[in-house]
Amino acid sequence: MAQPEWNVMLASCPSRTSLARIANKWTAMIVIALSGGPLRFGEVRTAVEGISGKVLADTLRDLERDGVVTRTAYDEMPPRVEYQLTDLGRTLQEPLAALGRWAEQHIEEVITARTAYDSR
Amino acid sequence: MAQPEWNVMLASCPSRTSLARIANKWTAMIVIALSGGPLRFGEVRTAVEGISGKVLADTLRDLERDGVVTRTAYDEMPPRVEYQLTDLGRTLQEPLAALGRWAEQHIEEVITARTAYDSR
DNA sequence: CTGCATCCTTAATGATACTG
DNA sequence: CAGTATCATTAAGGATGCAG
Repeated sequence: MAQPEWNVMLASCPSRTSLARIANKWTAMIVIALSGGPLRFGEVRTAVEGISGKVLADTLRDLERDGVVTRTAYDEMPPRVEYQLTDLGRTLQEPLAALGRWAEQHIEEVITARTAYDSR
Repeated sequence: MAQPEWNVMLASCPSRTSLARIANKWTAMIVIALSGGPLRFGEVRTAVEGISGKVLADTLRDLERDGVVTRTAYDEMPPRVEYQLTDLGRTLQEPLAALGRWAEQHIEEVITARTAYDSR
């Protein structure tokens, strides 16, 4: 049998929407950034270098909606908003950190393969 | 320190491109589908239900370029093309399967959180 | 018929400006 | 500071066509 037992690949399977949410580069980097503890909006933006404010705000809202992060707004001046992983979000740390480690450990092979592919 | 030791999140870090490639729903599902052994184009398309031919062809080409899958075209009639994971691709199986398991195991919580968020 | 390439539509992302 | 709104840009996605 070529397929695993689970059915995430079926279009009808609702866990596909869940996979689509976490199998996403911004989600991965944001969760990894929040793994060390709560961060404010601007701190996440700094940690996940290169993300635009709009995309960060959108992604954080989606993650909050899905119960992965909590958003705490302090009514101060200047305003302060902190994001942190929920219990559910913490269960994502390990799988996503593993992906991050893969990216680090195998980047050389990927670049080598890419170069070989392009020069032909 | 709030950040992990590695620097995947820095825009300047090249492993980000590698993370972006694998942190993607189609990539995840294709690699998972190929985990059981080589499949032909149409079989992958059936396994990863809902993907269009173009997107599948594009994604497979990118994965081939990055050294994650091999593409073998047999000069037959009707045409046959088989895709299979490389050694590098097999190192991706575990991390991506873990993501798939997460999606399956926590989909209920995600849906609950989403419903709660929407009704307020 | 299978595997794709081409075209075109739509959704995601980015830059900028502005408010509480 | 932490957003939101608007617009410009780009990438993802789907429909169709064509060669092997």
